[in-house]
Amino acid sequence: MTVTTATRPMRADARRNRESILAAARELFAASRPDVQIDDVARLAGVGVGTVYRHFPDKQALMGELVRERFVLFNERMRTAVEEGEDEPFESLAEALRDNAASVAGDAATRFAMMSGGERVFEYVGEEKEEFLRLARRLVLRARRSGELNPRFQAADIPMVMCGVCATIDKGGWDWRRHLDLVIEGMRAEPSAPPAV
Amino acid sequence: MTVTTATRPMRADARRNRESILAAARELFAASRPDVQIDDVARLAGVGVGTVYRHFPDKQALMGELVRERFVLFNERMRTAVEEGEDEPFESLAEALRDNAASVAGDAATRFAMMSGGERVFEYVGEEKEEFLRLARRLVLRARRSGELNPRFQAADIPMVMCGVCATIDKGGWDWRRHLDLVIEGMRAEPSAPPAV
DNA sequence: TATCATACGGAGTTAGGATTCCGTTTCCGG
DNA sequence: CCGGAAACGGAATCCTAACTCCGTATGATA
Repeated sequence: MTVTTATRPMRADARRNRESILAAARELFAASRPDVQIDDVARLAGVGVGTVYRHFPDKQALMGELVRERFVLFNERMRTAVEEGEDEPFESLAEALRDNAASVAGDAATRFAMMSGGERVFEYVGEEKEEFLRLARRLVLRARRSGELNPRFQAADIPMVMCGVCATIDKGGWDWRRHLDLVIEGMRAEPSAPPAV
Repeated sequence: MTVTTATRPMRADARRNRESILAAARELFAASRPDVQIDDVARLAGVGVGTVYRHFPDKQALMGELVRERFVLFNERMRTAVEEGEDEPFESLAEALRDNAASVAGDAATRFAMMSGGERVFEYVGEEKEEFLRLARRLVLRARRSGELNPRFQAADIPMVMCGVCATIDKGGWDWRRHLDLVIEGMRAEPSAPPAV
């Protein structure tokens, strides 16, 4: 149960600064590796380091929030797939994966968290991560029933695969779409099992 | 062309120490993440830090040597596959990949180099890396000719895939063999193309 | 075994960054 | 328009490693 700290209002400037900080962090993490420095975030956000620390206890927390926001996007995409992919179960799953990978391609913070980032970062994403897995399970189940998905593939494999693709993106110089396509090919049911349409 | 610095002899104790250092580094990197410290390596090797730096200009160089040695093992395995897998082209390639992945599972230094590690580390592996790609090309070509390999799969995809699996291993908590199997499944030729045996 | 080029040890230096501290400034309710 | 709680700014502090330096020890050669 995530504590929904019922902090009342929040001064206007504070709210504004919090947003600036997140925006700056997003921008810096978008291109660079996770070695973005708090001082840079502060500068770009137009605030002092102290202010960053007022809003986020430490760097991990800041990254955590970025990751959480990313997961919100993931989940929106997954939900769309659930709602609109009834007639193409496998393809809708695959497309959701492709889109999410593309989305993470511009977000080093999330990539880092997904790979080497300690569990710490994910502490701030608990709820969204759960929801993600829930949606993943639905998509996987449906695709499996359609007979197009390799029955051994599990919803929990999705984060693992995403982690792998993240590494590829991070390293740069490779065509990660190729990597993802390969994996998606591997997810397909073997021809032996005729689709039970 | 790697410079084969024709340094003559090398004092006996020096040679011995160099080995101790490498052994210690291997041991420490085997379990831990790449945050192993030079001081720890020195202590375990029973030498002073200065000695480590006498043998390796910097940390990258030390890791580089570890990676190089790992690649030598990779190559031995690949060579075996080339020599003994004539009748099972696809399987021999797949098995070589599995074995190499297992081998890298106990070597954080190489994992690191393969993923986030800067190019620096690979500077020391030039020759072995070339050889690796050469062997990979042979295996891929042969498997492709047999019709069992997806014709779109290229030898250069192997490092990419390995990188992905490394990330999975590194993150821990996942069954990377599963990941690799998935990828290998994706490498298989689609049923449409009947094996041209 | 004397000589000295090689090697060694490890305290000390340096540098990059995260995090803290506290005097000052800015909101907001009354 | 006031008082004080809530926020700010950013210089200073602390830490964590990598790496350097130089006096000492040791293997190899004549």
